[in-house]
Amino acid sequence: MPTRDAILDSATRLFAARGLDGVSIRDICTDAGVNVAAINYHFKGKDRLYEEVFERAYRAANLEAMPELEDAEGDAVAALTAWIAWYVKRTISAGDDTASQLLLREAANPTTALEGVVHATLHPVYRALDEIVETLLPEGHDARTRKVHCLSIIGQCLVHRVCRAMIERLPVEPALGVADRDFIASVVTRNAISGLERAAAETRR
Amino acid sequence: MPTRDAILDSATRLFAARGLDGVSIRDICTDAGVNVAAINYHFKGKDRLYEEVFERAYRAANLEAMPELEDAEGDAVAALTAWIAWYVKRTISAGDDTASQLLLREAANPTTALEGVVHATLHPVYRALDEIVETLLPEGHDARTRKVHCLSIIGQCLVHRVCRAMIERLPVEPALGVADRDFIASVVTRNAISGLERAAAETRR
DNA sequence: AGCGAATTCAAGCAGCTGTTTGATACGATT
DNA sequence: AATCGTATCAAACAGCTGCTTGAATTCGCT
Repeated sequence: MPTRDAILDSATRLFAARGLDGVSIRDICTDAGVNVAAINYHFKGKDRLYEEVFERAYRAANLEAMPELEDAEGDAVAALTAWIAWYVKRTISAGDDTASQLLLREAANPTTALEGVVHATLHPVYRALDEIVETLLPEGHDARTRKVHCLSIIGQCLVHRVCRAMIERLPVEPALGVADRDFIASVVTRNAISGLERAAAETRR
Repeated sequence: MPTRDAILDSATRLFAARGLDGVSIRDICTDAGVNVAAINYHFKGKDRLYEEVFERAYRAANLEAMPELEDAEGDAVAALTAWIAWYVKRTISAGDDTASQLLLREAANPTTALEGVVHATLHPVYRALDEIVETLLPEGHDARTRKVHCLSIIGQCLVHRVCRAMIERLPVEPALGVADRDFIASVVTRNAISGLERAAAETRR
């Protein structure tokens, strides 16, 4: 279905760049070189098209699989290092940025499509981190502690993408880019591990 | 000017809830109980109204001043603790959330109003953190290290607000709320301080 | 009370929105 | 070659968009 795919491609690019309300179906159809009625024929309306665009974009972005988390049993520190490196890499992306851009829009303006993506795509990623963090905390720690630590790690990675618009406008040198991904990952890893170690020490006491 | 203020109040609430494109000037005027022409009379159009709403909302939200950063000279750790506690408190707010909601929309969809708010409001907040972090890092550290550490701290706080839509949909207990602000601040502080100490130790070596 | 400026108002503008329609073209199966 | 379901098309639909107009009203001032 060349028409259907052309619509999906154009819609993905335009929705990511200008948002659901910022793009008309005529914009999409002109860009895709198809008739306006095609959207209501192949999909069932603009909203349904957006849902499919969002889910498809995020599923595609997650095809680059997570590092095998079985490592966590052997060396949890190595597993955490690998997870953070992977997450920073996927967050501070050099090329295709549409998936994270769409997700950022969902953060500010959640639609019905968000629920499905969270369960299908975001939750497994979180779970992988959660299991690693669990082994790094002492036994008997409470769930709240673990959750805050997981979100702290995620936050340190995401801030570079989520706050990009603000950071770019901040007169602070140097500008951080894809070349700094390894460095950022190392700092986040060090913050996370030293923080977890100290949390473990305080709990034990 | 009761009409002008009524428009600003309604517009602030509606723009925060549904975004610039999600609200029509008729929505605002109906809510404010004024004529549609009032917006173009008192402001010069919808876009100009939005700019004023955004700048005003963020200026108002920052009236609760930052903790005095002069403390940084004496006890940098205490200053950092105070800064993080303040920032977490302002990020995970119990009541009025319009300012951060508007800023989150700007992150996903920057407008011309963002530049001004970053310089007038966000930059001073960043600078205060930056100066504290500077004293906690060894002399001669490079600017990139300091920037990443600052953003890591900010990210750990912001994630709870920015990713709220996703976190709420994540089947992970317990749900974190305003009651957990102190705990979150303590974890972030511990992560930050232990990470900075370790970074300092590695640089010295 | 009377004047002039500031403000409010109902009505209407052209342009865009998502969606529908009925006709037309296509492409495989009989 | 006739048939049928699929796909594409131009045209039009009603409703909403931001904004303007010109008249009516209100207000502060002398």
